[in-house]
Amino acid sequence: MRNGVPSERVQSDDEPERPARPGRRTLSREDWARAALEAMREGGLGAVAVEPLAESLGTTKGSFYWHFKDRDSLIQAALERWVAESEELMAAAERIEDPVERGRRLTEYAFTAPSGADITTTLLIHAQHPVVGPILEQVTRRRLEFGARLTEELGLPADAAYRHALTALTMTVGIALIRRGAPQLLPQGEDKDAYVRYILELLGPPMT
Amino acid sequence: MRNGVPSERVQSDDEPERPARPGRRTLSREDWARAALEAMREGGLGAVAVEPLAESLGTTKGSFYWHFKDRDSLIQAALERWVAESEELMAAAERIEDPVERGRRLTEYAFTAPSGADITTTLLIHAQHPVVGPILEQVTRRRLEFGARLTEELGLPADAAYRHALTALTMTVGIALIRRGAPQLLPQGEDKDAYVRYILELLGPPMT
DNA sequence: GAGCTGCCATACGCCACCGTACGGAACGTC
DNA sequence: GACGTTCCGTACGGTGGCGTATGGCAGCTC
Repeated sequence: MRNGVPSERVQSDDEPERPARPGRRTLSREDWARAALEAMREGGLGAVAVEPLAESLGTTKGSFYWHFKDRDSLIQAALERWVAESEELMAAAERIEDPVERGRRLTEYAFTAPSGADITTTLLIHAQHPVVGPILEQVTRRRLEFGARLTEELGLPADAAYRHALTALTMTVGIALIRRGAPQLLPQGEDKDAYVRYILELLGPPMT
Repeated sequence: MRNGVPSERVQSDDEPERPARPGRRTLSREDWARAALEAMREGGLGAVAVEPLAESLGTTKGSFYWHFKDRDSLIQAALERWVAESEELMAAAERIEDPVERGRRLTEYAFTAPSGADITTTLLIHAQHPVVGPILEQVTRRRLEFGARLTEELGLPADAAYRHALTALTMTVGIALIRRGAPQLLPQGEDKDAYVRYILELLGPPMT
């Protein structure tokens, strides 16, 4: 029965997770969400387009509109995956005992991770989008609180800790944007290592 | 005589500059470029669209394609205005004698100027565009060299000065992006002043 | 093996925008 | 007052994307 309003079939959790076998016959909602998130990493929100995605998945719009109500709900699903990833990252960081080492590792990761590893920058660009905006704010708030809490463990008062976390976020976002748009301007090779050390020193042991 | 290839009528400099009188009958190439730059400040590169711009100028595409070959050449013209603005800004900074005061003023401006005052962030987002990329790189290089030179006058060696200038750029870009996308996360009111002072301290007297 | 259901293919209408073709008004020039 | 030039209005075709409508196949069920 084809119901005119596709009612956005919600995937039950006990549905068998389909392995990525190339000869598979049908796609799942998660396949689409994964592909959308991937496209977003590489080409921004504009790359989350139904028809091109369908083509890259070797299927057609018919599949998409079976699993999703519209493009926005695909974006939503992709971002929910991202939220989960973000939570996992923080949980992993939590497992590092020494707060100093923790801060160092986080900073280093932020400035050496492959471009597109985190889409915060991309999302900030499209923060006006009704789906993107709220999720972005939620995630960013949690990260800032997380960062501020880590910094407080280093002995800073709350307001300074928040400023420090905000500065780290700002630098991360700025670097990511420059790396995307004008990587020639950033130090390469040996200079890059020196630059990362410099950043670590700038953000690392906050005295203020 | 309508020449099929409009040959991109180049405006001679002695052409009388048209005042912004509302009852004017014809638009100039500069009117279009101005409007395009303005649209870019507010809505990014995507807002530089011929038909909407025509509407906001109270005219039609007929006018546009008289003055310009295509959309890209409009973007080019708008960005050339921006290059000139950037040069003026640096020249104005040059006129401040005291290098310390100069750095302070520049930093303060970067973090308090109205959102959209500088479109570097917007352009970084669209750096893949064949017209945007080269101009952006040119301007940014000049700014970094300028910043590095100023910092050298404060007594830093060349490599440290470049790192410092790059950090300032990164922070500027990052703050601008966050201000556009999630201004709630940035300190407001009194906290904002404290934050600006904090940034000034972070970037201000470079000791490294 | 008929039917039912889940999933997909295809064709369509719609919209926003780009660029072109061409007609025509306004204005100066002789 | 005819004529040329400058500038604009408008209609058109093309492209790329969204969302809908509808048909159909494959696999299961009985």
